[in-house]
Amino acid sequence: MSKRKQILDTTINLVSEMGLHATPMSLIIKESNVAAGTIYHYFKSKDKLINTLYSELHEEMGNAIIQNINHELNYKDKFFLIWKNLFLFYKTHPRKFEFLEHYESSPLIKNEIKEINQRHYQPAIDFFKTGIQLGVLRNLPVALMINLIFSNVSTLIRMVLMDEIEYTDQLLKETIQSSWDSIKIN
Amino acid sequence: MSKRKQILDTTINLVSEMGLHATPMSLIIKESNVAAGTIYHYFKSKDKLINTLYSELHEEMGNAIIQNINHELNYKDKFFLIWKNLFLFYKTHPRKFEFLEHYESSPLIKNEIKEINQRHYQPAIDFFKTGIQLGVLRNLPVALMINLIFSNVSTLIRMVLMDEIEYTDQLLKETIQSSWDSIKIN
Amino acid sequence: MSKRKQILDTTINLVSEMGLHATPMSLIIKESNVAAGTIYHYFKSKDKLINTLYSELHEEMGNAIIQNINHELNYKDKFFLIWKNLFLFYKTHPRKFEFLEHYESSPLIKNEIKEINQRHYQPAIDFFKTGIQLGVLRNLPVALMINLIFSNVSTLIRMVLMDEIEYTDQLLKETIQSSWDSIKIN
Amino acid sequence: MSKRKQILDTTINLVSEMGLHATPMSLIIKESNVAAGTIYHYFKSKDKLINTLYSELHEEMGNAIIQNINHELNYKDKFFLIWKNLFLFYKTHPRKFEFLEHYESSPLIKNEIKEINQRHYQPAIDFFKTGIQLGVLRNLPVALMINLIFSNVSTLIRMVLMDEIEYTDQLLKETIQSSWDSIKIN
DNA sequence: GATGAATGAGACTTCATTCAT
DNA sequence: TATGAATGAAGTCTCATTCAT
Repeated sequence: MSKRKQILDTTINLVSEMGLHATPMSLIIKESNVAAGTIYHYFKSKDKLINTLYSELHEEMGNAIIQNINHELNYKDKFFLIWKNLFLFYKTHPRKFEFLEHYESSPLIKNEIKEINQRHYQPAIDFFKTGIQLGVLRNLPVALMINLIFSNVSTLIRMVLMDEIEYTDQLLKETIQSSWDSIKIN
Repeated sequence: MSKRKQILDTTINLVSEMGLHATPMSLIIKESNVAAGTIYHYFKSKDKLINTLYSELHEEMGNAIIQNINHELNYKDKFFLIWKNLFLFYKTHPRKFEFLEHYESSPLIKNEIKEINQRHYQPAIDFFKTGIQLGVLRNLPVALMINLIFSNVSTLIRMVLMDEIEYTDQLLKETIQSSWDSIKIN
Repeated sequence: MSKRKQILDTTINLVSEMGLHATPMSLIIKESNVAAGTIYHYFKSKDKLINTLYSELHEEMGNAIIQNINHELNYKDKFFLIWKNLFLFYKTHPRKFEFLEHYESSPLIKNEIKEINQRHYQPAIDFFKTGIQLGVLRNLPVALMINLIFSNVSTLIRMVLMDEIEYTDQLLKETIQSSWDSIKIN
Repeated sequence: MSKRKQILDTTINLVSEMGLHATPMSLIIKESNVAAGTIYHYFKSKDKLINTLYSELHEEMGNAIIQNINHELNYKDKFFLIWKNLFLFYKTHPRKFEFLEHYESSPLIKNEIKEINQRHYQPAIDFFKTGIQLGVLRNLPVALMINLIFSNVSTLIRMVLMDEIEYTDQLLKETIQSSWDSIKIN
C-alpha cells in the first residue's frame, strides 16, 4: 500500500474513534508507520489532510447513494432506494460515518469546503427538485428538504451504531416510510 | 454578577463561536475577567466546566419545550407547540444551540453524562409514548421518534442561523407539518 | 484540640507520607479542617510551618536521647542507651523519622536553622567530647563522630521501617556494638 | 555534544545545586539551550529524565568503586580501597553526590527503580558476603552492613563538601579505619 | 520520496498566599 | 480568631510543523 493511502486509512480510523482533536499528527505518524516529514510531503497541513479525507469521502458517498437507480423505478421507490443506499453505506463503513460526525461540527471545516463538496450530490438535488416540480413532493425549499431527509438517515444509523436500537429490515422500512410521509404530497 | 456566572456566560459565548478546542482556558480567563485560579475554584477542570454548562443548558431546554402546554389542547396542537417551543428557544438563544452543536460531537461528552441529562426530557418522552399508545402516532421506537423530530428542529434552526434559508412563520409552520406527517397515523 | 495543634499534626502526617512538595497547603487545609486564612494566622508561610515542626521535633528528640541516663552507668553503657533511645524514639514515632528524611535533604532548610537546632543536642555533644578527652573514644572530630553514629541509627531504622530487615533485640544489640566498635579505643 | 547529553549535564548541575523541585523544566530548557519539545523527545517526562540520570549515575558509581581492586590485595586492603574509591568518586564529582542527596529522599523515586539499580553493586555485595563467610567480618545482615558503610562514606563527604570539616589524608584514613573497626572481627 | 531530530508557542492546571468579612 | 473566595505567577507537557540529510 502506498504511504499516502496508509496515512489516509490510519487517519480515518483514528479520527473516527477518538475525534479530531484527540488525534495528533504524532499519533497518525506512529500508527501509519511513516516519518513526520512524509505526511507533510503529501499533505500541506493537518487541515489539508482532514479536508482531503472529507472530499474523497463525499465523492464516494455521492456515488453510493445513486447506486442501482434506474429509470424504470417509480418516484417513491427511487426515494426508498436512495435513503437505503445512504443508510447501508454508513452501516458498511461505520468509521466513515463517525468521521463525518466528528468533522462536520468542527470549526476546521470552512463553508467554502462544504459547498465545494455539495457538487457530489447534484443528482440527489436534482431528484428532489424534480419531485417538487412534478407535484409529488411538498413545496419546501430543496436544501431544507435534503437536510431533513439526510439527517433522518444519520439519526437512525447513529442509534444503530451506538447500540441504542436494534436494527431490523422492518425498522429500516418503517423509518424510510416515515421520512417519505414527511415530504410526499397526500 | 457572581464570578461563577461570569465564567459560565463567557464560556458559552466563546465555545459557541469558536468551538470547544479553539477556546483555551486562557481566553475564558481573559474574557471573563477572573484569575486562572478562580475558574478552578469553581470547576475542577475544563471538562467539568463544559459539562456543567451542558447540564444547566439541558435543564433550561427541558423546561422551555413544555412551556404553555395545557390540557385543553389536542394532541396535534401540543406537538406543534413543543416543536415550536424548542425552535424558538434555539432562535432566541442561538449561542446555546451552537454550543450544543460543538459539544455533542465531542469525545469530551461521556454517554453517562448524556444519559443523566435525558431526565430533563421526561415530559416529552411521556408525550410521545402516550401518542403511540393512543394510536395517534406511528408505532416507532420512542427514542428513535424523538431523535428524528428533534433533529428536524436542529436542521431547520441550523439553516436559519447560518443564513442558508430565510425564516418566515410560514416556513416554520410547513416544516412542523412535515415533521408531524412523518409520525402521525393517517 | 487547638487549631494550631491540628495543623501541625496533619502536616507531619502528610509530609512524612507524601513528601514536602507533594503536600500542598491546600491539602493541609482540607485534612486539618481549617480555613486557608487560619493557617496563615498561626504560621507566616509554609516554610515557617515546616520549620516550626522541625524545631519542635528536634527539641523532643534532644530530650528523648538522654532519657534514663544516670551517672552510675559506665561510659559504654551510656553510649548503648543513647543509641537505643534514639532508635526507639524513631521506632515509636515513624512519622517523625520519615518527616526528617524528607526534610533534611530539602533546600527549604537553611543551615542557619540546622545550627540553631543543634543546641538541643548539647548533652550528646558533651558526652562524646568527654569520651575523647577521657581516652575512651578515638580521636575523631566530634561533629564527624556524632554524624557517623547518628547516621548508623538512621540506617537501621530506615531498613526496619521499610521492611528491608526484620527487627529483633539481638539485631539492635549487634548494630549498636558495631557502632561502638567504630569509635571506642582498643 | 549531543542534545541528549547537554540536557543530562545541565540537569545534574541544576538539580544538585537547587534541588529537584527547585529545578523547573523551563530552567533546564534555558540552560541547556534546547527547545522544550526536545527534552520531551528524549525523555517522556521530568520523572523519566531524573530517573535516567539516577540509573546512569549508579552504573558509573558501580564501576568506580571496584577500580584498582586486584586479587593480590588482602581483604582489609580491598575494603579500604573500595571505601576510598567511593569517597574519591564523590569528591571528584561533588555534583553527583549532591544530586543523589536530593534524589534519594524524594518520593519521585520508586522502590522498583532503587532495586533495579542495585545490580550495579553486585561485586560490592559479593565482597561483603565473602567477608562474612570467611569469618573476617561480623555476622550482620549484608544489606545492613553495606548501608552502614556506604552511609559512613556519605557522612564524611557531606561534611567535607559543606566545609564543616577540613579534609586531610589522615582524616580519610582514620574514618575508614573507624568503618573497618565497626565490621571486622577482632 | 522518505526520514526523524528539533522547534517553541501555547495548552491545562497548581499552589502559596491575601484580604474583605 | 476564623473564614474561603480570589489571585496570578509559574509548573509540566503537547503538538503542528520544519529542515538538514
